[in-house]
Amino acid sequence: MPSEERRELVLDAAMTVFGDLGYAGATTDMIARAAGVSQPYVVRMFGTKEQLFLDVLGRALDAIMQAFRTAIAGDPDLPLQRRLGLAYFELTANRGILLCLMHAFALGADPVIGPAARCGFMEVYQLLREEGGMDAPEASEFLAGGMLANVVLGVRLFDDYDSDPAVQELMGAVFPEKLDLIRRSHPPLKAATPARGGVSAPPR
Amino acid sequence: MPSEERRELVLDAAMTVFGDLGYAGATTDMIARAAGVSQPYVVRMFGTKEQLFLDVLGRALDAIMQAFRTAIAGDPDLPLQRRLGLAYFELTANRGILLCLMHAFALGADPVIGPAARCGFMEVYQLLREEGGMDAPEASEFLAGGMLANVVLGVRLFDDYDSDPAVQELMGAVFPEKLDLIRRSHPPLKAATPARGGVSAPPR
DNA sequence: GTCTATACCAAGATAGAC
DNA sequence: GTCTATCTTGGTATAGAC
Repeated sequence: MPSEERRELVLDAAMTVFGDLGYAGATTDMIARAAGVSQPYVVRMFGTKEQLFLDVLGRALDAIMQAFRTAIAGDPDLPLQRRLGLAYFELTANRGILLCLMHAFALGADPVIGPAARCGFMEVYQLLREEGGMDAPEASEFLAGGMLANVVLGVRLFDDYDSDPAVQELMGAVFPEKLDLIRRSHPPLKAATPARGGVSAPPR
Repeated sequence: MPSEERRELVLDAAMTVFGDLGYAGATTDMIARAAGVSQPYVVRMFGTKEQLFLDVLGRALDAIMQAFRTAIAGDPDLPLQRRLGLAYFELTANRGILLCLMHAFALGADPVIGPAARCGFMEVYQLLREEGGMDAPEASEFLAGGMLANVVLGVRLFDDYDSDPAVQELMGAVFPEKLDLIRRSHPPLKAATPARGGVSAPPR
């Protein structure tokens, strides 16, 4: 089987694992396992874990930009905000895309990931402004909705969907008319979530 | 000096370091250094790094909830959205608060941090809904703006403020009338950010 | 192109002195 | 209450065989 395909497989696996655990939390070994290859092979392919993350970030950004461009060129009978919203929603089917972006966006202080994340974030903004023809308030409002969607995804709110009416209400506001779809692609990991704990006591 | 004070010092340091590097990226040694104590002492105080992060998360949530409650009870001549927006903006002065929340919100898959993050997120939503008297669309719109502000903070957009007019425009939309203030409290780390790199080549 | 074996280092946690 | 020293694990990266 072609090695180019292998590479794509590893990138897919990396996107999922990085998405769930973050850059530092993920290990090259988990990624290798998820892709069905050996750990040294994944670092062989990408040089370093950091470079692998940068490649994953680039791929996530490409996915968003392409989805938005397609939406902008799409059916002119729908308003642009609506078309872009739908395109964003579809990205949601692969939560790795959005979650890796969120992790990158939270790492602005990193000397190498930070600049890449800033640059990618602004690329998306510019796309909305220039190719999408939005003005600044429109673009930032659209981005804001997207960031909230990312957080809802990242925090795994669906895990509490059944047990908490407030979650149902909020998710209904964030993903209007799309609830059934999004729940199908993100099955809960475990049962209900307990209360957040109080302050820890020193041991002994 | 009282050990309770020491504990606060360590929590402050942890909030900053976790905010910049994330849960997994931060080390207890960095936190200890930042607080001016020894590494074993910080794990002694909190039991585990994980528990320390949970405590920091709880403290960040408390800060937000208290700020919102104060805003809700504040000057009734200003509209509620405005009061809450100002309160949120003031939280920005300590970026650790918001950044730790973002990191936690991106770790929903974690078996112990995930539930705490979900619970905290919903607490904030419920506060807006019940004590703030917002309806679901209002609350989610407000949250969306907050999440975008978090991302702008996390990705360190101010670092490129001088060199990129688009950054100025976007930040003007996200923090209206507050730009000078926010730039003062978040001085750039380094120079300009280069383009994001292409695909990495295998070595050798 | 892909693996096994392994070197090497960093980080969380423990023991125990003061 | 706080430190120094250290144990132990686990994770990235390299060497080198197939």
